[in-house]
Amino acid sequence: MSYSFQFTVEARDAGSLARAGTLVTAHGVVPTPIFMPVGTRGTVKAVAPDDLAALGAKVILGNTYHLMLRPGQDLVARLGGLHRFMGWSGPILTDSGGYQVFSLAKLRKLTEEGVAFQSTYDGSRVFMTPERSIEVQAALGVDIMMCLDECTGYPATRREAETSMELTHRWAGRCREAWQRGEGDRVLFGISQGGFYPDLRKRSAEAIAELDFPGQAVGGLALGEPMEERLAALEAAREAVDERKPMYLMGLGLPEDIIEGIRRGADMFDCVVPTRNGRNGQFFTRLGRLVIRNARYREDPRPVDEACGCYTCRTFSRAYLRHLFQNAEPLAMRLSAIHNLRYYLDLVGGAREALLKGAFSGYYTEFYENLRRGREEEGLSSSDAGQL
RNA sequence: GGUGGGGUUCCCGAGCGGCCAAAGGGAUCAGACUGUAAAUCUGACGGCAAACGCCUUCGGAGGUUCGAAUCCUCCCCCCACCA
Repeated sequence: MSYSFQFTVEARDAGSLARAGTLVTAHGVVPTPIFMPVGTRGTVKAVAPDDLAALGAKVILGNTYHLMLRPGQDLVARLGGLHRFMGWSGPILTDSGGYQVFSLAKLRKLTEEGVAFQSTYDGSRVFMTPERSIEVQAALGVDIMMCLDECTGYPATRREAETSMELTHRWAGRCREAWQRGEGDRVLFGISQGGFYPDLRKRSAEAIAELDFPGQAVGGLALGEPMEERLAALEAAREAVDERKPMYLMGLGLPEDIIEGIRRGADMFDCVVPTRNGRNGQFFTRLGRLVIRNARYREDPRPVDEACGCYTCRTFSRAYLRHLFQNAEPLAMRLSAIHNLRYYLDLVGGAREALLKGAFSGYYTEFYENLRRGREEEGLSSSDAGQL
């Protein structure tokens, strides 16, 4: 293989599938488990690349659908590729546009050949195929490309889930073909689906494993299903995933999803929650979620999280942050993104450290113990649905 | 002093005899958000009640009317222009 990509497992938890490892990409080394901030349009909303670096972010996401439409992959390529264009020199992973097949369901038509989207920017018709997605991702010059897939949705009948899954498999094969015709350092990850039928989940992961991608993702989770079904689907998929390869749990999630994902062997995570919910005034802490606009923080001089070392917590009070949100000040978005991303990065970083020390089960227990304390003593919101 | 226009629920502001506890916006309060069409969206917003509903409210006091935020009289206050 001509690319520099490689994945090494360094430590495993004795009591679960959790593991710590290292991912080597053309643009840098990534310790796992890792959380990847989402930068859909070539920017992680409200933060600059130096903020991300300071937070300890190692890989970030971009989005094929959005960047293809604006500003267009050719323009990005002419300006030196996505890394240079957006000023981020670390690894970049792009979602294929597969999530938009789901989230923009009302604005697209699906066929065997591909997806006809009605552009969310100007309404024009654009056609996305598996080959096209790979071509665009390659032109962007990213480190990790994703196959075009279809998220099944919830609920879905078994028949729907199976039909959708099989389309995703055929598209994975086409993406793989398109990728192999290319060159360079970029790698392609396959994505398994299967809805919320554990046997389909397993079959899908097997089918994707068969195609022998450098990494494997589990997609189509957190689509409205209850936690038990989510975890059952993940466990079923995990059974068939090649464990020598990095496993990417797409789109997850809340802190509870991440800790449960790690426990079930996932190495990579991404989610818009820390940035989006942050922009909407929700701060994540070890003790749970804090809605900064709530009247109870009006004169609260404490930082969001006393134990957090981020710039926001080192510098500002809850009262000040509430004031910024009450007035829709732009700084509110940056400060919340900084805090929430730091929380997520610390969460996975802490898990990694614990794994390297053989202390993951304690870390896991403490995670829920903290949330329980936060609920009972501080009245913060959280969920313990995942603790089994 | 004269003429004209106004005073509506926290604020702005519609309503101009019954369908009005009173449009709409803001503020406030609460909630949602999972590979980002999201600095977005939803709900509450006079009081009591689970609910039927009851009570208090449209500057003040009287009055007309089956019925008044809406009509009449007087009073108080604000704005504009003219003296």
